[in-house]
Amino acid sequence: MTSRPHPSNPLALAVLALLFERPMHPYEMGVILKQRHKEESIKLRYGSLYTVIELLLARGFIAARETARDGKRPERTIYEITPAGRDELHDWMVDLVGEPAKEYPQFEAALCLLPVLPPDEALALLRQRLKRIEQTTAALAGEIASISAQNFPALFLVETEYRLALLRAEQVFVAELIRRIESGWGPLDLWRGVHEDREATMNKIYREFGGAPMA
Amino acid sequence: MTSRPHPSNPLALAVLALLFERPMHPYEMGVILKQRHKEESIKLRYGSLYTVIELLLARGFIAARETARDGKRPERTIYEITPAGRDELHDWMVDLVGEPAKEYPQFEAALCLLPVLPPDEALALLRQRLKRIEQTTAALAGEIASISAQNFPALFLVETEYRLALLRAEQVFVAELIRRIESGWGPLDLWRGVHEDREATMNKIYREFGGAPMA
DNA sequence: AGGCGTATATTCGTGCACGGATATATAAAT
DNA sequence: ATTTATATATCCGTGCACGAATATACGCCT
Repeated sequence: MTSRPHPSNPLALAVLALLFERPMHPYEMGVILKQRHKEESIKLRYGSLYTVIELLLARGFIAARETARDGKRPERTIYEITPAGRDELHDWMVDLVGEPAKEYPQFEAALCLLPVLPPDEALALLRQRLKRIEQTTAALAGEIASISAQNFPALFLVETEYRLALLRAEQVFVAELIRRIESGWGPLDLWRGVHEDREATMNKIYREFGGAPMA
Repeated sequence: MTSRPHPSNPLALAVLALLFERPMHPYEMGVILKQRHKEESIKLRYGSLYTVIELLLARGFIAARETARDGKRPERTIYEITPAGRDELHDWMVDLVGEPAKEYPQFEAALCLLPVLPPDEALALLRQRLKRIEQTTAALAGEIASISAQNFPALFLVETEYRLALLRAEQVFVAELIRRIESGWGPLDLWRGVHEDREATMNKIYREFGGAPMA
């Protein structure tokens, strides 16, 4: 049942969804994604857009319907979704909604290596991050409120609410982390030790706990 | 002050951090990343590892120290970090910790296009997702508890706590979303309308609200 | 002694992502 | 009337990500 893997670029999913609505040409897809603010949730690069359309074409998920020319502007090719494309759109959505995908946020990577920064510097940077996050959450919450006030259907805002929920969780986490570091978390003497003799300290830590304290 | 952009692959950051500890060869870096469970937070592909080392070498952030051969096994090149590399490691960490980076989680993309699924199906899938998340959060929380119980220093677990915090936020969000849909959220008749006449309904929604209800 | 799974260690080819170039049309500004 | 900026529309080259291939060594079972 599980066929070939889906295209790797989520922009391809957006293309399928738009062509599911009606046939259109690539540039128009870009414009609509922007108008509807889907750009915030699905990375849009015009270069990738055309690459992705080539890929969907090769896989038989979309087809060129007509090639129009308006005066001397570049040709526009109008695409439409195929039955196979409709299936792919559906299966892909099922996978994405039904199963959490393993992802690698950059901040998680940074936290992973946090000991390479001296504790005082880390603290200052975390405070800065917290400020930015607070600004962003406030702005996002404001936008959501003002749009809801206009009776815009919530169904078309879920992704923004999701983003806000995650951002707030990060805000709480960072605030808590700051608080903990301020009260000697780490523990701090060990953290400082890493900076006095990095290799020895790291060895000690991971040797003492068998190298793999997980599981 | 802000020099050339950092390498795009966070694995390069991990390489710098490891070589900051002591010189070593690529394969060993992979092994250590696995032992320390950093693999969960920083995507490790051996193919990418060698690519990334090539890149760091070209940028002058690391240098080949010696090339050893053990019997007839393939040659191993041992690398060390350069002063420029130490600077890069530091600057990169400053950027990552200090400023939230715009990212594009797949689930957010899916939520963006949620209307393409009929409400009943979406509901079933969200319930399935919730179950998976509950399992994962329970497992993660257990691991953290057992490791802390062994007195393993919290400093080397932050990234896991962060992951857990975000996962829990998603769990709450999904649970809430399910509850809302169950009680007619969407609104449901509009959502069903999208499936009876997709184009007309979409046009109506975005025309009524000026196409851009944000901001 | 022979076979087989696993660990060691790296290279290569393919395919995708994206910045930037290209070219024309239209609206605004001077 | 002429420059300037912005919108329309697509293409291409470079560089990066990763799966798969390669090759040797070692421990274990029979």
